Amino acid sequence: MKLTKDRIVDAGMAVFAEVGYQNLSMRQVADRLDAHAGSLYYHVRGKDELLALMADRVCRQAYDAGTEALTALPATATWTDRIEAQATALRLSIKQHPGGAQLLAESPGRLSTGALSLMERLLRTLLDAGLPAERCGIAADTLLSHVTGFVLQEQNQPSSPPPVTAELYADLCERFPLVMGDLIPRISQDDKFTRSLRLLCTGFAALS
Amino acid sequence: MKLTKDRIVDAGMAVFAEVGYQNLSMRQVADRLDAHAGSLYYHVRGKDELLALMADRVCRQAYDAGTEALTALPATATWTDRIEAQATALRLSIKQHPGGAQLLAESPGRLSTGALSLMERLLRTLLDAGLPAERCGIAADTLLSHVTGFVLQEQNQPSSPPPVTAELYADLCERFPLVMGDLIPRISQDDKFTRSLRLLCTGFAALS
DNA sequence: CGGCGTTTTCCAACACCGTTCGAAACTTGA
DNA sequence: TCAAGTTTCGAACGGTGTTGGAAAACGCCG
Repeated sequence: MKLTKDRIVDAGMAVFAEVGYQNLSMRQVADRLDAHAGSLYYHVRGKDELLALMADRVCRQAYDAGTEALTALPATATWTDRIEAQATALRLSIKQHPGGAQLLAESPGRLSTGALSLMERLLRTLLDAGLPAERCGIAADTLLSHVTGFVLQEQNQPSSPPPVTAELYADLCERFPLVMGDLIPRISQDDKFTRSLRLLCTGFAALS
Repeated sequence: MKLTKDRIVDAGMAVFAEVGYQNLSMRQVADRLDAHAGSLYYHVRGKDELLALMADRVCRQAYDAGTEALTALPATATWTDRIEAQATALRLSIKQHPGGAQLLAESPGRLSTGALSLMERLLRTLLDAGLPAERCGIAADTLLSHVTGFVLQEQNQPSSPPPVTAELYADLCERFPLVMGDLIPRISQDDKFTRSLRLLCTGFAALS
């Protein structure tokens, strides 16, 4: 079958979902298409462009997931709920691929139409909420970079934390009492995410 | 001269500052030490460990810069000012190296003593400010991931934006009127950063 | 149908990467 | 001085992104 930009991005997304961002290679993408690696370069300028296209697709998926989440919201939902729905949809879309946050982080996001769609809808939500227009830009920007930053640190947490000896543990407790103490609650990442979102939203509202 | 873990990290930081995160290779680090690449592996388990050590060093530099900024603060400074000082010190430290945000983002930050120092001081600042203890953990976490997320998108913005044709520009304005419109003020990244920080801090305060 | 120009694919190669391993070189203690 | 241990070398392996010329497939016109 003929090679196409779209088919290459499709294969790229498939390989991406399987092996993750770090191990994605042109040769694997080509293999999935029964083609040779060099052939990809006729349709794509390089790996960077392929990654950018894939990042755009992730944004598009997140946008679609966001519209679905928004329509499922009851009519009594506040604007905070609407922001929260969009942000969690974006987070889940990124988390579908291992290292997805790195993909979004390393490709310049400003010129992708998918990222622009996300931004546009966020701005509209904030504007409709009655927030002062001159602050909506910063608010939406902060929101987006916060979500990517959050998922980034979420995906990079080692699945199996390295073993700490009792001696080292005691040393850590002494040097970092607040961090090691019970100040940081052992809540789930989901809870932490929604709480940080509410934090942001109340900040937006308080500045009005 | 003899090879050491510290000297290797030093050389890594130097190469890092020159060529950036993407192009940092073991061979270049070895060249700077007049050694061969394989020799590094006697002192370092692999590139991952070297990157982790470098990330820790960046955090340590950011911590030191933060203490300096804090002591320079007048006695009348509010807790928001103290948070702002630490966050901007961290941001500037990361920005000293091209791709520094990626370095911090891709190395699991929880087990680095440098990162723990930053976290600990943030927690203490928030606690001393009188914020409810159970929210300080999330607040500090949000703060850290926000800073890395911000610098990440800041460093990945293409230095020379790709040329947009008039036709494409019109299309973008039609599809994304809010984004393309004057809603997003053309303020500097510095302003955007401090404003987003104030946003977060007012969110922290409002939840008390 | 034959021929031709264009588009697309192959294939081999290049330079670089992280990493490994056995053999050397060096250092240290007896 | 010898032997043991520590550190470095140097070559190699398999992998990567990327390139460019040869070869194939395609569409089109006579």
